Amino acid sequence: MQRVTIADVAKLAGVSKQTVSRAINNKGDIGESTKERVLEIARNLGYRPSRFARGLRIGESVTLGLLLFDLSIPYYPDLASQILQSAGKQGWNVVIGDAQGEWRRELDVLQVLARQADVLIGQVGSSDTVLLREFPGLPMVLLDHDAGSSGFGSVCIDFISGMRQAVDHLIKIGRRHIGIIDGVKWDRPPSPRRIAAEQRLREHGLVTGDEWSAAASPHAVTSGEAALAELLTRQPIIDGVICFNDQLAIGAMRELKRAGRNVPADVAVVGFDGLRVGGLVEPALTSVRIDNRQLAELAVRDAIRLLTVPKAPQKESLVVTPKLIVRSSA
Amino acid sequence: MQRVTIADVAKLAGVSKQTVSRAINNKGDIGESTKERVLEIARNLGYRPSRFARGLRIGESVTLGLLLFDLSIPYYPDLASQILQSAGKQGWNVVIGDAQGEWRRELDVLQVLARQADVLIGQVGSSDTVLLREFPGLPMVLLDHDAGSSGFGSVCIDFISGMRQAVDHLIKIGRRHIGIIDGVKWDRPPSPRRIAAEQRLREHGLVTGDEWSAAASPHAVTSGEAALAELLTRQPIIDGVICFNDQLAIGAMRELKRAGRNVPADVAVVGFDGLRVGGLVEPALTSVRIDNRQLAELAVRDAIRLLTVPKAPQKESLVVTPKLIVRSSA
DNA sequence: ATGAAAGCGCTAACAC
DNA sequence: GTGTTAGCGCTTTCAT
Repeated sequence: MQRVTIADVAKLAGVSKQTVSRAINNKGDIGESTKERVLEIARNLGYRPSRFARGLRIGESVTLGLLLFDLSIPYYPDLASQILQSAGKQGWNVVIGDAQGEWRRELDVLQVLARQADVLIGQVGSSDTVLLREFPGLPMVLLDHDAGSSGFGSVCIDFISGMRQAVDHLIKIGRRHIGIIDGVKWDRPPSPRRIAAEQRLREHGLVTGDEWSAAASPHAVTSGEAALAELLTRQPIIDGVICFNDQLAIGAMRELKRAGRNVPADVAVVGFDGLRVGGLVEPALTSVRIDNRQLAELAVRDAIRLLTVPKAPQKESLVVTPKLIVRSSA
Repeated sequence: MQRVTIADVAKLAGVSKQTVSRAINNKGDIGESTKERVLEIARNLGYRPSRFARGLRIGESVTLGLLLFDLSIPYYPDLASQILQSAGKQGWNVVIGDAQGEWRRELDVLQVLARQADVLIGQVGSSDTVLLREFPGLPMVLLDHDAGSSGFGSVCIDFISGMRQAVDHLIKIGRRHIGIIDGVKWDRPPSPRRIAAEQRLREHGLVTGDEWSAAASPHAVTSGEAALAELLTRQPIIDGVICFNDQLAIGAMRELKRAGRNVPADVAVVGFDGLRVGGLVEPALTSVRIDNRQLAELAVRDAIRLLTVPKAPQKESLVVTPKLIVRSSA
């Protein structure tokens, strides 16, 4: 790819490489006419400076690798946007890797990012054992990862608090028969979100368990619809639903309406994430909003720490506390 | 940032740089025990190979710079996702620059990207004159840009066809009083979308012009609401609205409902872009869908051309034809 | 199995 | 204003 070098331009222009460099970079100490001529020749040759050589020389510039599960899923663009912004404030470049919605692609994508970036941030599915083995020494900030921080940076989301707010809201508007639609990654284990919600429900003396919940693939509205249908069959009495995220919540609302239930009068729905799209559906979706701006700030700050203090000293884990936004209730 | 080098590791391990290199890169011709020891030391030192030095040596690897106007606007994530995918197929890395919704940031962002990338793709607001001056020799593929291709790559969207489909649909379902909500960048000029729509409306013998259109800031639902209110005041008889994009269309629908009009029975709304969110609102939004997958494929292919044939030979402009998707009508 | 030397393309420092 | 020298950190010969 990188064929024509500064030397080629210099030779053709009959000047030294240094002069070409000056022309290209708009430095001083160069005659206007020489500059023009050199630039002209460079243009003709299709010369582009090698960013590697330049980077090697200059030596500055941090590149952040951002791993996303799927940019086409509504949650990630906002996260990415905020990370881009926070990283930009540091003058960092950002390379993005997208697993395109398939966890099995994750390691490949990480492999690519690892070669390009100085530090990584991402919502990573792999265990820290795997990460440690595959990417020894690579500074990484894990978002919402259950790993005991083994030298990794980490920012977590306080699901306990988030779900407490969700449950309390439903209780407050008089709901007593509350179902859960959980989003599950590889099928089996209940998510931390579900666990947190159930815990709070029990604190209110309500019944929880498999009879009151349905599992769904987390990123499809349709699977939210299916999950709600399932829930409705098992517990027709239901008057409130807490969902793993907004996608599923929107699906649940759709299915409820299709089933002739009034939302939120008959059945109130609460989502999680606080996506903007929740404000556009009918009725507007109440949700527990994750502050991605704050998440991004913390993640980047932690990335800075990893870069600054390679021998990670230890740290208290960073936590983002989501906040309920009531867009429509009762 | 890049402090500890291969030489440091070598010295501390009492071996040569090459041996370290072999260990790091899992090459053969190295004793198992040496390898372990070297890796251990590298880990302790927090050594990370310089991607610049490596890149300079290896010399492969293409990096694509993607300029986005605003990743937090619903249109761009899908575009970005598709570009990421197309670029990934070529084994390219992608750095993303985001202007965060401000055109005036564009040049700065481009400046950053230009130093990182071998070729750029983006929906660029600046004129080709400016681009040529600021980034001489940088291969760029402009999306939906009105520039006479001055050596730039380019992929356009066929608004004529798209708006023909939109207008014809409204006509077909019996609408004869059709307004336009236009999205405008810096205020003044009617967008190509509006022009295309008006042209087709006139071909159907309908009245067009400023009396039948309202301008809105393109990326805010609320400005769609305001624009519709304005339209409704001027033309209460209105029974169809064509919008610059889906955001504005969703705003228009909201305002129509608020004004007591039935959508689509009283007033039918057509959007542009074909965002997925259009399928979630009530009623589902009929829209002219841009195939971002195809757009991305063409853009990347054109980027390849620019990289392969530096002296751009000439080209027919690449065009994506959007397609009407009727999600709810009459 | 390991080391020495060369050089990728560029720019900072210093001559001239 | 322009050229020369040196070297960024790495990998690729080629010796040993």
